[in-house]
Amino acid sequence: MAQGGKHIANVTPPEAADDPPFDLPEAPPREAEPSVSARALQRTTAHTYMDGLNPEQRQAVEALDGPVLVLAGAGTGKTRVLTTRIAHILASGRAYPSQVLAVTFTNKAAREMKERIGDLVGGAVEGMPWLGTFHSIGVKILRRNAELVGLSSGFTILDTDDQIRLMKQVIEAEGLDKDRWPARQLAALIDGWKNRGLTPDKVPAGEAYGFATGKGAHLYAAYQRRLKELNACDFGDLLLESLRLFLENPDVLADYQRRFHYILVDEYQDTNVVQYLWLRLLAQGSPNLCCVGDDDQSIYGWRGAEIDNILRFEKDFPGAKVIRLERNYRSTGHILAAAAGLIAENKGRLGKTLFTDDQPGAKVSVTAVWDDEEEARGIGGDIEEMQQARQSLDEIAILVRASFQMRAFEDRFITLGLPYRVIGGPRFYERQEIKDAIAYLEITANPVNDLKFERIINVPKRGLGDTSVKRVRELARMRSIPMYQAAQLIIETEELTGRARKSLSDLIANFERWRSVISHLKHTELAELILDESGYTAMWQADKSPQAQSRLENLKELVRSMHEFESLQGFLEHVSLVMDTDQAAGGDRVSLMTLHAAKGLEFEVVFLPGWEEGLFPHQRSLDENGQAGLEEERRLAYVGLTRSKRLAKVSFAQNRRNRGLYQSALPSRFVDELPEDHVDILEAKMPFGGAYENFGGTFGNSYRRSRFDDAATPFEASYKTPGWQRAKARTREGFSRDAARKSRGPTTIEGELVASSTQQTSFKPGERVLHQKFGPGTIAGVDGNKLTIEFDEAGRKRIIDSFVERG
DNA sequence: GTTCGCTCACTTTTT
DNA sequence: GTGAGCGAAC
Repeated sequence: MAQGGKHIANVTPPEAADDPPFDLPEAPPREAEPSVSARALQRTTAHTYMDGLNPEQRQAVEALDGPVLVLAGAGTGKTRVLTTRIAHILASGRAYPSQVLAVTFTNKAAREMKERIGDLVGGAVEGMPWLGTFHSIGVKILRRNAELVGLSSGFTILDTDDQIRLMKQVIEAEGLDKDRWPARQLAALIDGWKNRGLTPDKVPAGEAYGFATGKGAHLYAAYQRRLKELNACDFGDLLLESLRLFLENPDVLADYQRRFHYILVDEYQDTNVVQYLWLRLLAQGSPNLCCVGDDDQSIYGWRGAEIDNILRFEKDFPGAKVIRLERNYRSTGHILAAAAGLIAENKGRLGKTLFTDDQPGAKVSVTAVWDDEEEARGIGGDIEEMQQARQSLDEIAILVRASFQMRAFEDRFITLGLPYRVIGGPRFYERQEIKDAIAYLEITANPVNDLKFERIINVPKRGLGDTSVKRVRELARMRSIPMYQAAQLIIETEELTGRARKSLSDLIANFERWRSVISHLKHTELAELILDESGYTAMWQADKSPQAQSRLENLKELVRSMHEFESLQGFLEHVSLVMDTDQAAGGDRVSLMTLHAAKGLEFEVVFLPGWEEGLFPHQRSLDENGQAGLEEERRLAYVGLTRSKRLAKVSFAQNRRNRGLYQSALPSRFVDELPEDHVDILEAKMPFGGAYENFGGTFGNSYRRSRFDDAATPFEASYKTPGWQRAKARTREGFSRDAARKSRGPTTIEGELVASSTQQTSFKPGERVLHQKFGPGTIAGVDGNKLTIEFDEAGRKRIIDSFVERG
């Protein structure tokens, strides 16, 4: 990526001239060094890489010509197929490594693929320059052709923080009230537009109303202008701008089309509109497009993923071959059957039936508990028993719908002294101290990054407040120079007061000194020097808050992680895109994470707590996306169940403390959708025996009373007892039909309500409406059949049109 | 320029 | 109930 700039004039990549003859299987590598393809060829004779594939997998590997959709169910060997297919392409001499485009969503997936191809082909895969995430490939293409989209090849990539800081400035520059129109919201809006491939001029008028009374699109345009001035891109631009590059420069597009003979896409069900358009353009060059995915595991609709992309594949790519991988190598029979029964309730799916030759194993267990605390106690107890039975904790996971659920478990595990790890939380490079440290390093290496400079200009506090910063910024904009340079000028003048002037000139002097030693100091030593001399380390040492210690640890870890890189430059280039560190390490521990974070992982034992209406499926998902939202939630449940190899344990609480408030809850409809033949109803354990008797009467609420009154003790409820039978009946008829219609609107009614951006509503911005739960409000924006409504009481919400009436 | 206290929101999250 | 973020007071 670093040398990208040198390629600007030379759009044609050198390797393109060396395209191997397409139909000669044994196209010889021309280079002297043993290339990946050469090593792959050596392996061909041994045929090791195809060993052990089942017939469908083999078919997916060998179907090299034309469009192919591999529908790979959970645990059916998806990654194996992808990597083997690449190995096969290389080994059969069909293409050079540089002619294969392979895209993933996460760095982790890309890394894994590289490793596994390396294993198959026998060596590291330096020769696969186009295997990476959508974003990293977008950057690569953009850097080579930056001038064509108004950037220069050294453009910086903004992270979310920078993005928001910049948007705040844009909002203020437009003379808008930054409190009434929060930058976060604008960022989300613009992100959404970018995901859908919309440049500022293409934003539909109705949606632009949603922000700052119609100024949404205008702000978007202003923001894009500022980005160009700063020679910067946000994440969305990496794709949208490379799409624009292709559309506006047919010669560049044609060049890449010629280059990529084979295109492979992982997790196709997660692609958004831009990614789809981008792929479709590239695939026009070579029809050898292979998309691997599972429509049943599409759980990222809320961040722009279009499940339609995968559902439409055969229409988009006529003559496409569809291969289903249905043999599951992960879970035992009952778990698989329970998951299959659940997902069968979804309408919008291509349809697959997973099967296994494994044992039926244990049924999925369902447990009703009193509240979230008891749930945590129960699961904690179960885990301790398993631990005594020598079950490795690494193979146990608790998968929750929302992160606030984690708290109860963490509290409990801490009391029990049970080792656990939280996966997914704020990632290493997202932490404040890490971002600050990186900003220091960045400014030292590259003083033109204004947003990074603003980030640390007054961190630690050195008396440079808003007014001083504003002066510097204004001078920078007036002269069209970076703020760092403006700061250098301003300290020579009387612009700033004595104190501010002194500390700014000290800061600049520091940076100058650090920069002067870049070349003769090891980059890790330089980092330590900077963190010390800037007073940054001292700032946290002086901090007496409980997190300060771990922040210092993180800083040490940062320096440690820099050892892997050659130079400061090399390190900085990686952090802008490759923002993850391994979280898995650290001894035998129970894993705690959200269902979303669990996708792609597997565990022997999986606990699935919190299966309650309103939490899972989440109320907001239902409100905002209707039937489509419900189906996505159901897929999430399916993902949860299919993570489990041997034991899946579902539970739901009858009461949950949500936001300080103790509220009664009904079992999730998903509980009842699990096929009974594959489910075991367990009784909750009663660690405090008699104490529980009280709950029935004293603390009972109307729901609970009516459901469990008749049972001798509340927790003997099982499918067999009358109490449970009635509860179930109530859940099905009483709640799902009537109550649902009354209290939540018609979400659950079969299949009519689908959120869609194509379906237009008759509502217009400015109209007054009435919602059953949120009361009266005014429509602020329209997006298909989704309305953004400013409720008089409840604030701003996004709601499907059929949930409100004119009022 | 810093600190205190109030208000607000609170599903999921990668790059 | 809790934490973050912002405005007003020091």
